[in-house]
Amino acid sequence: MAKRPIRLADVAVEAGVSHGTASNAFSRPEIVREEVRERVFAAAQKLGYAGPDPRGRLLRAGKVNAIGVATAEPLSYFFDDPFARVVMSSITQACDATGAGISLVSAVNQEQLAWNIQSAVVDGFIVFCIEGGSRLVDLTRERRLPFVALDYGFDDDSISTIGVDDVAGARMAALHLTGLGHRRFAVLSLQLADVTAGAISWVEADKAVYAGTRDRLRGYAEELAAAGIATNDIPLYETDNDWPSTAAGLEHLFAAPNPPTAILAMSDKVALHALDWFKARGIAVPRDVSVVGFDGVPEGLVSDPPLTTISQPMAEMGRRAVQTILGFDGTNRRETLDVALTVRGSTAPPPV
Amino acid sequence: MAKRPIRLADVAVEAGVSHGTASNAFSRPEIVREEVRERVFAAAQKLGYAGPDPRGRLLRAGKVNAIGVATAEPLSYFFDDPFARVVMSSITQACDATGAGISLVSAVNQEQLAWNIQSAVVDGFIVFCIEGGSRLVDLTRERRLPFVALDYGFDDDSISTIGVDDVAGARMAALHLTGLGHRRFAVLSLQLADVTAGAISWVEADKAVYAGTRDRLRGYAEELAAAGIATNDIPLYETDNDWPSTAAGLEHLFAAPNPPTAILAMSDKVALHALDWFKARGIAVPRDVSVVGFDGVPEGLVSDPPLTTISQPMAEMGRRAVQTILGFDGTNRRETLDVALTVRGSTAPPPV
DNA sequence: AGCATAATTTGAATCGATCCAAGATTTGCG
DNA sequence: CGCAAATCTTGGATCGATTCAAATTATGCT
Repeated sequence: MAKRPIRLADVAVEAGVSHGTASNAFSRPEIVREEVRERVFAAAQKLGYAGPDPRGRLLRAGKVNAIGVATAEPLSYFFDDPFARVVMSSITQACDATGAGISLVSAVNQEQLAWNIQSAVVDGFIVFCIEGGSRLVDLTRERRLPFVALDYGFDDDSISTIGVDDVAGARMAALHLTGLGHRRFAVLSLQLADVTAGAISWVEADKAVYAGTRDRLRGYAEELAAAGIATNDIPLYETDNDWPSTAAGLEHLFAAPNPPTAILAMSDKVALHALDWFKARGIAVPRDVSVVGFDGVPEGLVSDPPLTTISQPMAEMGRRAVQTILGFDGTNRRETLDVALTVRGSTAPPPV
Repeated sequence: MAKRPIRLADVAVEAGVSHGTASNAFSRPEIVREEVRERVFAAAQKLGYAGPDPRGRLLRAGKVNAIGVATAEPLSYFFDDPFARVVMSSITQACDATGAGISLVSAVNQEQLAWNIQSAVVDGFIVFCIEGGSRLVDLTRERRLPFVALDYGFDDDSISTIGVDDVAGARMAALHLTGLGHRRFAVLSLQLADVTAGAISWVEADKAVYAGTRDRLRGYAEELAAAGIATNDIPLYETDNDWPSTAAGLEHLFAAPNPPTAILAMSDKVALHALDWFKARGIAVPRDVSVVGFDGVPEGLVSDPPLTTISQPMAEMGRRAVQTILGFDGTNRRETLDVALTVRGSTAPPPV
């Protein structure tokens, strides 16, 4: 009397037809004579059949019609992180348009992550590369499914990627500030490599393992040099993209005799933390010091003051990512999208 | 020379072992002699085998280790709607803790929705009931998997649900306002049934099809009556939970000779729209009129003024939903959680 | 009725793995 | 060296459906 789940075969027997017919009644009802179809449905009803099990179907069918979105962060990252949310929103819109579903796959635990990636039933992956991106990308590559990495921080042209023009973005940020008349800068960097170092030199910067970080630093340096500012005089502080390291960086920078009037922050998160730090210190932004972020997250709209930043085309990135998976043709696409300067309230000419 | 995908069987042949052994090499490596295991891996490598296909495994295994989250809205609802986001965040946290994955399943198109639900490879469903909840619940029920409906608006005890004590919440809102001294109220309701009617009577209200709406209305009525306010004198306006209908409702209410000093809004969304409408009209909140919302979405924290509201325990709802699915024991749970009054800046004593 | 044609139904093969009882090898030890 | 115990390997059964060529039944027409 064990309640073994009902299979299509059971229904077929009950209805007195072959499995082939029973299957057709469900998945191609039009080719089964009405009377028989009714009989099959009645049998299903009587037995409490839940309908064809997708697992069986999937095995036969090939296409899953779902795309996996992976990251090495906790799953809640997708709903808590502003950047992720905006990109996910556009990914889901693109999926809606084509009827594809979404599987969220992630885990902080390495082993669990590997397992989750290996067992995700999807047609392809979109990979959010935060930290540990390379490990995640390797895992995904193993599946030999179409996949695309978003903002992948390494030079690797064996995979599809969608990124932004970091050099150009950084130049825009610097140009905006030099245009306003600033001459004393400081850079709040993201990580150059796996370990965070605090205050660093431009020589190290140029050798950064993470390509995104390196390119942004290069952009800043180039543009500042073009404005006749000696790059080596510009203090550089590497943060962990969080509050403690940002605060530590600012302590360090503003302890110096001639503090900067302009901060180039390499992420909005760092920039927003900087705004908080300045407010706590009674330093007025943008009167005393200007801040430019990088990313363009929605939070920057409602901060006090609203954040001037370099906006990534997040919606476009999501859209293209879905296109890349759904329209995969066997070749790797490497797209570099343009960023734009968004001027809001955190920048102004330097104090006189 | 067609590039047929490599199967485990191919690898077994190449390595000169049985498929049983090849399978073990991957899924229970410890029981295979090292030398043989290496041979199998080498063969896999050589053939470009992507690892055991999860579809095959799934069919055999039973458990999927993923839970489906369904709604009849577009997929992007999960990332755009504040209520959904908070609940999803806690759902994902609970999933992370147990290593379960998440599949987002949805579609506005009815047919597509049905198909997506039928073919989702999951162990159970959490259903977000917005509108058309009953259709969605029926579809889900068909799968005969564990599932739980969030804020399901109907009386139906054949399924598991997680909801809040709407009557108590509404009473709290009303009590807060009567305690402040208000005597002239108006209610901005959500839908009573499938069609929206605009201004309605309390007699109709008591017969609302949507149980959530009905209970909140009852709560308001009870508490107001307890304060000696004649319920029938209180204007009631049914909105669509959007801007146009909210604005229309307020036009209507404030065109009356003796406009209310307190608005009971049945959702934060409506309440927030009301705040906008008052601002546009130059009516000061809370000086001229007080507003109490219902839901407790994060937006209410940053509105101007911050919204006084009845907070639903969104995180708790998410957590319990996951528990209900993962620990399903064959019985339906019907949980009603408590709500709490959150006093912020949109309420004050009435003008003298 | 007789026959060609169209509409249905059948049943075996297949999708890609895992599991397990039984058989084959190794190892340990007197 | 021989035998029991321990360790590996094997191959068939199974998970739950879909598919398709072949067989069967129905329909149309003279």
